[in-house]
Amino acid sequence: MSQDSCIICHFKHYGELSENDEALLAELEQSPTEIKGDQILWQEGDTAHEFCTLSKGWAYSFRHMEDGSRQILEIYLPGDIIGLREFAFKERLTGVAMLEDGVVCHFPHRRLINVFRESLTLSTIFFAISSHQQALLTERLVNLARRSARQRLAHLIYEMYVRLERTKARQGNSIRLPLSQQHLGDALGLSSVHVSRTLTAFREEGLLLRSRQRVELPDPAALAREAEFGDAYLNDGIDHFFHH
Amino acid sequence: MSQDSCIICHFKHYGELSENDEALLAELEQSPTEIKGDQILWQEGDTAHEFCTLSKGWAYSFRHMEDGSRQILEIYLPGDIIGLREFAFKERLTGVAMLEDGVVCHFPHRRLINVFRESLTLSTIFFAISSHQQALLTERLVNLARRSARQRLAHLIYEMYVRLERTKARQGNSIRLPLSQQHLGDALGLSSVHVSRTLTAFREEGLLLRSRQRVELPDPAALAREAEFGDAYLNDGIDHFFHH
DNA sequence: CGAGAAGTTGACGGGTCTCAACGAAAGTGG
DNA sequence: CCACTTTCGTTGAGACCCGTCAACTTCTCG
Repeated sequence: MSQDSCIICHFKHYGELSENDEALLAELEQSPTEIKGDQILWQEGDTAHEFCTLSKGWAYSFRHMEDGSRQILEIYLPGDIIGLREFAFKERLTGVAMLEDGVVCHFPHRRLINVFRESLTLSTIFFAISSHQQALLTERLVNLARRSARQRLAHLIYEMYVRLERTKARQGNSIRLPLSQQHLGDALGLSSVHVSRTLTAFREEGLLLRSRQRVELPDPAALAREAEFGDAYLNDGIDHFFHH
Repeated sequence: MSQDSCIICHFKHYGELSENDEALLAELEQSPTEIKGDQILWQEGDTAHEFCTLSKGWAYSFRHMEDGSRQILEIYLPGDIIGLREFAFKERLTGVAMLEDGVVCHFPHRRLINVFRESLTLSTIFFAISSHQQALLTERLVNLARRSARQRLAHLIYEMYVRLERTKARQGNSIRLPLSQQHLGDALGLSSVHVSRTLTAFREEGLLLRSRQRVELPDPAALAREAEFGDAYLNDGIDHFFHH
């Protein structure tokens, strides 16, 4: 394999992989499927028997509410695994849709069990990834429950800024953010109107500059302060398991 | 083993356990520790190298905010595993405290890896439990982001009502709920004052009766409707893995 | 019985929502 | 390349839900 895929790269972040491990992982990425932006991978209530790896493009999971509004739960970047939540369930608990054109690979739940049988290292990393996703959710929950609109917005943007740094998809202090203000509102529990107001306020204060699909952070540290951002939940480290 | 512990009972819910599996699980419950109500198991920032099984009493995880307020993230019942979230981290991301006197058993992260090595069934179930906890968090997030104070409160109470049914800790339409209104507010992102008002409203409408540590649901279905409660996230089922 | 915690109630203020109209940008077909 | 359409973003006015503060009452437990 000349070039590591997003997933293998993601896993290597947690620890050393043997030849066999890499082969097992590669098996999970056998059937890459091109998928258009705005397309839906699955809906709430669909039967759940497979995971997805996202190799290209952004995606998000969501939930429709009875009043017609929508809550966005997580935003997935290339390299992420989608659908871990439903491993213990027969049905999807949330829908998942693309934010732009991309590529995904499906693999059935049973294949994961096969991985459990074959590789202790991969079992551990899968568990770590699941626990990491839980940490992301936790932080999002705190953000929604306890912070003002300004802080929520600042927090989400800054989180993306940090996550994109990890995947080397950042240029200077500017990131690509393929989310409409409606998306932002749906993710933050705010109306798109208020997102607009808050963004203009940030622009006037020089905290954030937005143009088309890009966001520039003139002073990232100031934005982090505004958000009361604590980055512990992004600083994982399980490598100590593999070093003694 | 004459009497199954909470944990073994919890695991059996997901699938058949071999003799060896039960023995492995029992190993995780070697050192039961009595612990007083209001006592803190750990604080945010403490080093994380072990899980906890809760065998008796209720507990909760929380996060202190800069403004002095507090967010409660999850409520743990006997049989739950605490600290899964931090498997991939060096530090605790949230504090954990008891709601009443109880008993917990600590076991180090490395012991889990040992379980991964020894039992495919247990690996699968551990992963399922982690994914189940993620589902609980997801639902809580939706609740906080999108619902009114009335719905949030109704939702939390009804969730407890259902979870307690599973653990057979329910008497008729009445449950024990060892949470103060302050606790409820901290869990729901509401002020304790507003929790009080909402509870009185529910009482006047005959939706909910609260006395000391008990809550009675005269009409559970009505409460579920008020909460727009969808129970999919509590109806797990991975047993199909073990049946073919 | 006394003290402290927990819960209740009222008045007031503020952050965010809704509705609505308008403007800007982006995609579409001729 | 232009008119058209549609989505997306901006701005204002008014309303509402819930937070804060504060006083008071009720429980709980030593």
